[in-house]
Amino acid sequence: MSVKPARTRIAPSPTGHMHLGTARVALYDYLLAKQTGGQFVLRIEDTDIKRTVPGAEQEIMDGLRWLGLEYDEGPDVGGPYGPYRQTERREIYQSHAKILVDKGHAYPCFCTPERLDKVRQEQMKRKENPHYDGTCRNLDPDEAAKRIANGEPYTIRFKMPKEGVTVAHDHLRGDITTENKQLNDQVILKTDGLPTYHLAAIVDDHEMRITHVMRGSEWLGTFPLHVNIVRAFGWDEPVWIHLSVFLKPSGKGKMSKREAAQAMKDGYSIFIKDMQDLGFIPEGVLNWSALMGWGVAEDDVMTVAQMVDRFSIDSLTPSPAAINFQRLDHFNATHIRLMTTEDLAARLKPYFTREGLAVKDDVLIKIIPLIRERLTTLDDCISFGAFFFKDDVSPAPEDLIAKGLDAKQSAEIARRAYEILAAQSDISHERCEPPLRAYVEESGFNAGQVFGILRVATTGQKVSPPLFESMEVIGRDVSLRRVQKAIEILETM
RNA sequence: GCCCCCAUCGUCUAGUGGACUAGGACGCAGCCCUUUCAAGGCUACGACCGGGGUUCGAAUCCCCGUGGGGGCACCA
Repeated sequence: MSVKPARTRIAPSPTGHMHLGTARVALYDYLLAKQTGGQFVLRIEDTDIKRTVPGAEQEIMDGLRWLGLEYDEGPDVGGPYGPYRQTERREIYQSHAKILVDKGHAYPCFCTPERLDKVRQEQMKRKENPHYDGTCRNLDPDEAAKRIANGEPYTIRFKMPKEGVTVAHDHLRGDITTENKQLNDQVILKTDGLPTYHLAAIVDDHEMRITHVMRGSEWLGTFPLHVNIVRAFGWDEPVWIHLSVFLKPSGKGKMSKREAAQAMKDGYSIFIKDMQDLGFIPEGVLNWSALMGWGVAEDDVMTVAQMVDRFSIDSLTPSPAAINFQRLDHFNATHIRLMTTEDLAARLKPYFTREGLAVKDDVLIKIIPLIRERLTTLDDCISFGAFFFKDDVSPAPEDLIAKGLDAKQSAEIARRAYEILAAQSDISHERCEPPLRAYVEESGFNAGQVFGILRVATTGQKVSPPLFESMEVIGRDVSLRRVQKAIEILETM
């Protein structure tokens, strides 16, 4: 079966941090493009200069690359349909706005923001729908031209049909019918000469040969406007796919600032940059977000390559999805376990370094099998493995006392363990475990007590990777030194 | 207020008129394994929003409620 290559685009505005919603749409765009042998395009929608924040565009590009969603065309890689930044396409929009005016589908409007605001407030007072009152809709063209020539500021508004209905087709919801009288004459070109989203996106999607437009369902409200603009130009429509929105974990409403702050307190975030810092991996984030809005029957642990194979716009779901961070943990941990030792080592290294630990590569490789299945996020490596890279550990004295025993008994155990370990020619776990177990048998203490003291002594913590394997990595000298120190602590208690 | 969209376990979802005793995953609970914490294995709990139709037959189609979400800017 041969399919037509799809051209898809992610079109974020650089107005803040790149978030999960953008990542998911980008993923679907990427999957469709790759599956069909088409292209995935990045377009920056920066037409609102006031809201543009410095660095946001870079964060989007970095975020996409971190996720592994390499775009085929974009501001920093170029492409045949550039430029890919809307502020650099000003003339294109202006000429297209003129086409619409000439065809009678749009008109200049001289209403001031102040007047518009007043009209809106009066309408609300009268319990009417806020809408443009049409003052400039039927202005005499000659008069309009004269006012423009006089330098009067103006916008261009799209002339919506007054009667009948607009039927717009969404791939997930079917035909959506809206009465035209509900529609408004929206501004498509602003006083500053830049377009609003409505014009810019439609023109660019056409100029850039986009075949499938995937976007959030918050665009459903202006969907009829958009198809009217496309039709006014006489262009073919792309396949429109309005994706479900993400709801906050409670399922009650969209993620808010407040909610985002709460997530951060719990060690989660909806911002891609944060997720990286928190130790989430692209595989986990992608797999997790892919499944919110895409119905996969079974085997839902997938690599991106597998997603490319299995993806279908037909199996996307239209209903809103509540964010579930516990599921993110699950997918993140699962993909960590799927990684090769070398790959995981390379990805863990920065997290150790970030903590100021001097990482020895040979040690790092050795500890991977010990900590891998204990990691939910990459930065968990600190709590499980920092002691491997420290000269010394500082166990809490009370932790050195085994359950049900006192300091004196614990010190006795530590001394015997020291002797046993010191008597071994090497500290491999094969060599050390049998005599220590024998000691457990003959001493009458239980394994938890004996090994617990050793664990705290050698790792400095009550929860750690497997004891004997850990000591083997730490080495004979360091292990003995740490046990010796524990004995001293216990003897002074 | 008006418009639009959505509706299966707590959550993400499978299901496209009979194969449904409604499947999977996360979480949760229990058990096994076990030197800690995990991982792994097994088991349990757990849903078709309500009411009307259509049909021999409805989770699946239609209508009306209800609930939830989104939108009504010279923002995207």
